[in-house]
Amino acid sequence: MRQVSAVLTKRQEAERQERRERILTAARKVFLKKGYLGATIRDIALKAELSPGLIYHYFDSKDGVYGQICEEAFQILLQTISKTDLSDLSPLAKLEALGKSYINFYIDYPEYFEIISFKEMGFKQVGLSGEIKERLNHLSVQSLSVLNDVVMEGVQNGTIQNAGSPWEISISLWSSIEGIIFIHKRGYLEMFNLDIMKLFEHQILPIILDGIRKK
Amino acid sequence: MRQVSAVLTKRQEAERQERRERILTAARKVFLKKGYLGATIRDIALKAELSPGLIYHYFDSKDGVYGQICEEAFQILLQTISKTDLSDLSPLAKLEALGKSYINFYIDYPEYFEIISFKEMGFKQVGLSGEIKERLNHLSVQSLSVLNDVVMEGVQNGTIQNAGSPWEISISLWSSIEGIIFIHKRGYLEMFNLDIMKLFEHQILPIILDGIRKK
Amino acid sequence: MRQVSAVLTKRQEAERQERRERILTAARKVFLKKGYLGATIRDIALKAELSPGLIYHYFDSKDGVYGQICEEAFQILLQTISKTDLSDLSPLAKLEALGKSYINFYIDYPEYFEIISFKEMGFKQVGLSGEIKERLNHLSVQSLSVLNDVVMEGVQNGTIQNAGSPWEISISLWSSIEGIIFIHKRGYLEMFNLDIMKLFEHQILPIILDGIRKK
Amino acid sequence: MRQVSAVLTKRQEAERQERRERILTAARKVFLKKGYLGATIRDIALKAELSPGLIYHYFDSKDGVYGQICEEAFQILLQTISKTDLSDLSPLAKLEALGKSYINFYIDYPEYFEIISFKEMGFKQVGLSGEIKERLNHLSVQSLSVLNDVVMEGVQNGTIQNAGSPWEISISLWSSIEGIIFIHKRGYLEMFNLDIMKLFEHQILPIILDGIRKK
DNA sequence: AATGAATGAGACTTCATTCAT
DNA sequence: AATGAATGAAGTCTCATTCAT
Repeated sequence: MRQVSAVLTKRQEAERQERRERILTAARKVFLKKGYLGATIRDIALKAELSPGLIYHYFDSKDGVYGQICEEAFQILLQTISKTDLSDLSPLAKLEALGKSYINFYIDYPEYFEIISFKEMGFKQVGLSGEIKERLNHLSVQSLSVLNDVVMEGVQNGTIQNAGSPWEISISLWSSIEGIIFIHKRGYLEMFNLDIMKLFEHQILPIILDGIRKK
Repeated sequence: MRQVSAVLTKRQEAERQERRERILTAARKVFLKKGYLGATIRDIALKAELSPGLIYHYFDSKDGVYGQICEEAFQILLQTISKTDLSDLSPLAKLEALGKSYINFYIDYPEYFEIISFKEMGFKQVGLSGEIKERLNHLSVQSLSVLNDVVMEGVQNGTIQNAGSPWEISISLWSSIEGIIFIHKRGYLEMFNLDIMKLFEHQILPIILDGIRKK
Repeated sequence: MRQVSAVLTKRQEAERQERRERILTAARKVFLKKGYLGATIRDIALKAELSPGLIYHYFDSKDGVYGQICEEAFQILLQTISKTDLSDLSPLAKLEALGKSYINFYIDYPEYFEIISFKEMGFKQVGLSGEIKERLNHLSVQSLSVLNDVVMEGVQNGTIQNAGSPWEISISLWSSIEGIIFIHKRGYLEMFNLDIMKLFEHQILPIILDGIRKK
Repeated sequence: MRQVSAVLTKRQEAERQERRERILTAARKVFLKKGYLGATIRDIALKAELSPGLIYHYFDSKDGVYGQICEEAFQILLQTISKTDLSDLSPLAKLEALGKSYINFYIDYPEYFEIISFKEMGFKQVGLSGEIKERLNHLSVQSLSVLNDVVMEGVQNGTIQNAGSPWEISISLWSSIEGIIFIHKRGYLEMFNLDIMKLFEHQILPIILDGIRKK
């Protein structure tokens, strides 16, 4: 009996995981579309094609589902960034690579990106656990640090000018990326038939890099 | 009777307007703090120090209150931008003036700014009238046009390089502004004790302008 | 406006109190009949002839309603006991008076009595605030103390025999009262056409008092 | 095949019975701790270390489990009482023996005792079958009859005074037992370090018996 | 006009029970 | 037989909105 149970457990465990994933997939879309408060468990259940009650077999609560999605968003972003191979690149080239990684994350995982962006606008409003918010904060600072390290490297090896503090330069760079994503998100690039990555690569990045390059 | 009524009406009309304003002031704060769904009519009534029922004497619905606030946000933004005196300025200087105007709007009217930014994140979530969303879209394009006109002027008088379309340049500029606001909104400038306007003026703007200036 | 409000407040305050009372009256009956978990807000609302939601204008939660009823039960029991005039009575007569008071409380306020009796059987099961349970405990010990004081008085003035500790005597007395109430509650006295007070007064009490009287 | 089946059946029957018992044991504890409504099938399944669904192979419903436990409670109480050897005892001694039996049942089978006591407090609340309640009633009257028979025997042989009806005497006696159990159940005997059986035997019983003994 | 009591729809969540495996 | 996934009804509670006063 125990053995049967154990055997079953294996397959069932997979199915259980699959089901969890199905719920999360539905939840990601629904949360993205309607926001945390606007999304209802029923919405998620409908999209996942199962009954609302079942969600509670897989998650503690609505917050639990949202929390899990945030968790995943963290992981994916971190992976995406850490996967970026920066070795053998000049500081300026590293900045370019990092910027493009971030934009790729935005393009590939729009739902996750949105979740992470929500930070202030979403989390403070929502009664979500401060813990998750704390992680988001930490993550942001962490990402910024990566950027800043590269800037400092450039300043030291003389490829990046040291007018202004490294932080200012890093933030300017980050800001330009968030800015273009912001514009894209609102649909203005589509409107003019512009590709976000190309625009970034050929228009914005050259300007920024040129601006911070030591002459 | 009529006359008395008319006299009263005059004062009452003023009082009525005052009440409306009181409700809106409260609503702005509450909506900003809690978001559209998180805010309740009761929250607004409490902050305005009047009864929930009374709000329905002045507005059709919760949506109506929110819509009115959006309306005002449009107006203020338009006023702020159109108030900017661009005459006698070179195209590049005009761009600087416009950018600073926009950032000033963000600083002076954070609630309104937020409302306008919400467009996608807020409106799609909320079951708000598509009409309002349409107006927001229109407004954005309008603002972008102002920017674009200046860019084109610069291209024509030879102060702005014509690599890339004017739209691309305008969007890049806009993006840099939205980007720095985004960063500020999330608190990272405070974190490093940076002033948004100074950062924009002395760090970001020079880079951008330098990048698009014809050499 | 403020004045009008103040005037209204007075009448409305009365009506509000009346409504609260109406809810509590309904709740007492429903809780008594179905128990804490068995009773639903809807049951209470139906009995009070109003909508379920309205109950939340007057009470925080289901627990809040139950807590208020407990509160009242405390008050009434304490009043009933403290109203009993024990002056100029011999210790044995005091015991009789106290016992009859308690039984009267049971007869006059069966709902409240039940609530108080629930202590262990009801409260531990239910997820009710430990605070209320604490108060019940305190109350019981307090009541027992009153009894015990009288017993000690009797022992000292030589009317009550001192075989066994005073506590044992007090508890025996209390137990006899709870016992007869228990029997009554289950309907066995009705079954034999017996009156609880008469049975206590003429059958049980004489036996007990005779048993503890010093010979 | 049949034979194998028959053989299996035999063992399986035993296993089935064992499972049933396992469920009931778990259920008793859970019901006692959380009450009928507070207890969930899942609670019971967890305590029995099997799946919720399986319970429905052995019982019709939650009510069915509870009903079975009541059934057992009846049986045990009846057995306990009928096992009491009353032969060769004087009526007064019989009363003592019966009382002690009942208290022993309370001590030895607290869960069952609780179930039986619940009658009003538990059953009316719960939507349980009136049939079970009827049986409880019947049982109580039956027990009372046993008591009454002894009292009548005592009255007839002149050892018990005939002031008041035999019923009154029986009920008084029963009441004193229920009373002391009530007190014990609420923890007041522990509080004073009193042993229920000793208190009954040496304090309460003597008083009662003395009170009803013919002088 | 103004209040706040009142309602009803709907949200989250739990749980007895059923069912596919 | 056994599991635990799945459902649906029901419960508590919230809140936009209406309405009597």
